[in-house]
Amino acid sequence: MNKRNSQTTKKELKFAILATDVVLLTMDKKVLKVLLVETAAATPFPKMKTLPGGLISPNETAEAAVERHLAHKAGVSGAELEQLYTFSSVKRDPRGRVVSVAYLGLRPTISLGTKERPVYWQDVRHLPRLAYDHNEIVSKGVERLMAKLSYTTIAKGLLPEQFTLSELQSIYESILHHEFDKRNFRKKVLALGCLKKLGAKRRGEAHRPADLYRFVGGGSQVFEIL
Amino acid sequence: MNKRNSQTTKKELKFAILATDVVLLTMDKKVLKVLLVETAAATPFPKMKTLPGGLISPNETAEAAVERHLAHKAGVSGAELEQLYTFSSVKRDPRGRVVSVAYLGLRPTISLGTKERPVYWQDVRHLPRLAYDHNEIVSKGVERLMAKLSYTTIAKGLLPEQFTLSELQSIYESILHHEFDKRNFRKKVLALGCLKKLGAKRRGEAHRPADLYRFVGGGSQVFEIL
DNA sequence: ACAAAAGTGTTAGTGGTACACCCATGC
DNA sequence: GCATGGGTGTACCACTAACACTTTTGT
Repeated sequence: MNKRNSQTTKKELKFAILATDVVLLTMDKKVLKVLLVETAAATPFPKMKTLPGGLISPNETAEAAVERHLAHKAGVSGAELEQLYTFSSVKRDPRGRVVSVAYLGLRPTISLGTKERPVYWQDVRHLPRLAYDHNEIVSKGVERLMAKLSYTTIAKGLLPEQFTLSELQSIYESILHHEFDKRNFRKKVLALGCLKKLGAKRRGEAHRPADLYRFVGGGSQVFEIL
Repeated sequence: MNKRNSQTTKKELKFAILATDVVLLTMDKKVLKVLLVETAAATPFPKMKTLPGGLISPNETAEAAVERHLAHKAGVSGAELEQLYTFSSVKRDPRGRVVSVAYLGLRPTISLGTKERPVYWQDVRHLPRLAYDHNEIVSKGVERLMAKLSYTTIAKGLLPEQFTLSELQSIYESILHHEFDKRNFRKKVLALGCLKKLGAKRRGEAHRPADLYRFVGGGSQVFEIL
């Protein structure tokens, strides 16, 4: 274990392929959806769908690789990204050892598809069997989102710059599968002090216009628990 | 991006060395300590200390590699382990690209050292400069522990099978740097229903003997937040 | 007998939960 | 004018936080 750094053995140490996969989530009319792409024809999972992702280059970080692949494969940029988990099962990929650093990404609204590469937004509650261990990765991403809704402003990543309190509440209810009382919900989130009421209102719908809000501060903030 | 899987290019994809590092924490008399080992002589950080860790083999998972290195380098087995974060900065290791899947490990008591390889338990509040980006990894580990104390039974990993409520409280106070009221603390943790009072008491100290408890159920449990 | 930590209840305040009606708009 | 979601206040309950003394042991 000491003199393993000679030039000869060094090459053998480079046995693994490093990849990333992204669980990119968005809300589409009260349904949480994940972005999927078609597998390339020459893979061990023909016709199946996969998470967008790909290899990490020698001179880029995992996060940079995620951003690059999201842009190339799905035309998506500017998503809120956080590292999710690293999947290192030996048999993940039948072709050989591939370790994947998975990320969770959130997008305000579904900006569907691109030129040639087709993309799909699938309801996370009704997923088909995905290639590799990607069903497992999606589960982990959804779990993370559910957990973080409780104590952070992670919902920010799923909302446009300006939004109504009903839209925010709808995100919580749809993802957590739990209804909240409107008045109590408003009291609670406003008491956190992370929302700013804008003068404007959302008009154009067949009911009273709703006040618009935005999150103050960047990123997702964490609140006290104990 | 499509036909990259031919035999010729496949070799070039294996550019990275995959490693693991462990932030192994324990409590030593109200001080949170991390396990460090000496760097091997031929590394770019001579005389500095590092986290225990090492390469991931082609046919083992990251978690298996952590367990193997912990056993070999520090004689430690049976620690509670959870994946912490994957560090993929391009320049982490001056010798070349090394991506490290870091783990957080907890041990009940300090079982110090082994035969030849010396190990050190260092107060996490007063760490020297460590090799590589290991100071950053330790910080992330301590943050994770602090956060999880609030909503899980992660403290279980730092305690022996049987323990007193004062010992449990001391862990919370030492790690969170915050004192709790004894009566309120007891009420709260007992109300969670995850502790079982044993008949026995801890004797032999110059004061009234304390009731012994143990955690019910395995692993670390999560509690409701919202 | 003394030192040292263990164990135990009550109160006041705060935050959570449950609940029903009027408002502003588009059609 | 009617249908649709938007916006608001109060009362009760549960949990949290503050607080002091007696008990049991070892020396």
